[in-house]
Amino acid sequence: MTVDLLSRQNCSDCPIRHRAVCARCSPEELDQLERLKTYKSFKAGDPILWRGDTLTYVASLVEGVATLGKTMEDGRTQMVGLLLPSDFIGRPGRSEIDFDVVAVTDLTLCCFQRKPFEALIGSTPHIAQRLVEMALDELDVAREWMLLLGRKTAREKIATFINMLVQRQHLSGAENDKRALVLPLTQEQIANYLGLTLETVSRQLSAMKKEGIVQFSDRRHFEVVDFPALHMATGDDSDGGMLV
Amino acid sequence: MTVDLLSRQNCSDCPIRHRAVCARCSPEELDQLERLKTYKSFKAGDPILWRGDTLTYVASLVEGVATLGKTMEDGRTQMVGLLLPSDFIGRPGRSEIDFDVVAVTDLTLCCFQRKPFEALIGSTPHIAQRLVEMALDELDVAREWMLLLGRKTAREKIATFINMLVQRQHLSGAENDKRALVLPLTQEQIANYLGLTLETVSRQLSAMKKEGIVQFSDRRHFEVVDFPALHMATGDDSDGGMLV
DNA sequence: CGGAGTCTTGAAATATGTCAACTCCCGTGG
DNA sequence: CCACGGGAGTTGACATATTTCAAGACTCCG
Repeated sequence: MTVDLLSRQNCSDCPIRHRAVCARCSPEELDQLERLKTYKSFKAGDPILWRGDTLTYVASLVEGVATLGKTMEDGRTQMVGLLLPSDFIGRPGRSEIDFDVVAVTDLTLCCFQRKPFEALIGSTPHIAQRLVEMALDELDVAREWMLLLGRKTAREKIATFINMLVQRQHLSGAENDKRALVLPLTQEQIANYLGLTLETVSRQLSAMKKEGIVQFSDRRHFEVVDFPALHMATGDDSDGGMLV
Repeated sequence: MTVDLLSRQNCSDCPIRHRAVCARCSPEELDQLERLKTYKSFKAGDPILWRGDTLTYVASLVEGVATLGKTMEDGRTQMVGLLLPSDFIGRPGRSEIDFDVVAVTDLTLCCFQRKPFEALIGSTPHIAQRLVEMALDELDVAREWMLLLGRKTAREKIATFINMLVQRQHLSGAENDKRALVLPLTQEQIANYLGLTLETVSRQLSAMKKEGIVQFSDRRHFEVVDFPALHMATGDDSDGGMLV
């Protein structure tokens, strides 16, 4: 982990300004946060927090990708969350963390010491509200994932995963071609996210390439060629989500 | 659904007084809630809310058991939550619900019209705090369940489920013999909770009876005979949780 | 007493996991 | 610059846990 003193930037230029925990802050509130914040960088593969760690700071993910994961004693692991830019680490009123947080790409955090941050929450309803809202969104996502893990087939899981990537990357206002998408995880990581083995992930992805649903330019970059087929494959909607 | 005007009871006598959303309320705050509340009863099998419904009221579960479930278009269903007494229905700032809520036993709700309740939250930090705390607990539970659904074997799932029942029933201060436990769900419902088929649930339960881990007096009542073996079977802990 | 819902048990089918070998990259260090 | 090495991905053959299909037994309630 590196404390990156140089790139200290102004909140108003921040790429996640309008989506992160500070989304609804007024300029004055932003000033207060600005005084508290520190940037930290991690390299791909670095552990950020271990299960059971005491949270000395909380943070917004500014850039990069991280995962939340749980591991059983015999090594089986299940990811329980995927953090993309603007996502938050740390919970109101919680000092401990119940899963591992790992950087999967190089990444930058916008960190706040937990104690002063919590003090600030008391006086800044905009932050408190946003924090609750974000936690509830996570709960919805977790429950949707429970349906996926418990009931979907391998193919449906992969399709749902890709669909989720599409939606989250569009949402975050990817400026470039709508179709150019990043696959931030290795197939092993995808497997851990979907409750599969890496071989099954490979086979299903190969099948979807062969069927012309998705197309890869290289290992980490792809586009969706056939959206109706993709949506159909998620199992979410029998008619493939077509409105017409 | 029946509005049960007769059993309107005093909050101070309420069986879930110290665990529900009102747990930390002062006597004055309780008065305000008392004026707002209405009891409603549902019969086993009654739907309480459908996915997509607008929440016109929020509620605490006083008595009985309910499930939160999601169903796919082809009928596959996955439970995403189990509501026991003191659990809450409805979320701060959310007007819609994204899963079905169904009574699995006869049950009683302590209901509040959503709008006045939300107004009350603004002026009653004790309720707001408790609500957030309960939502975060649900998030933790959901993530623990993701590990179960994605990575555990059928036997581990069953053992974990029973273990969860034990803990939640003890927690709620079951006055009677610590070992007398209620199984509030049919095997089909358990299957939907664990991402299994009802046949698999039956087979695994039979096996655990045969092994002398649990013992049933009738369909709905059992006790755990061999706690170490049960805990061992959950897969959570290689040493069976023995402290010695 | 009947009947429906619940549970049990067996046999067969299958999706996914396991094991293993091989290829393809890509970055590193000589 | 090339060779090397290791991580990542692919693919096949085989194993197996769980599902599926099916039949029957139990039990509770009207």
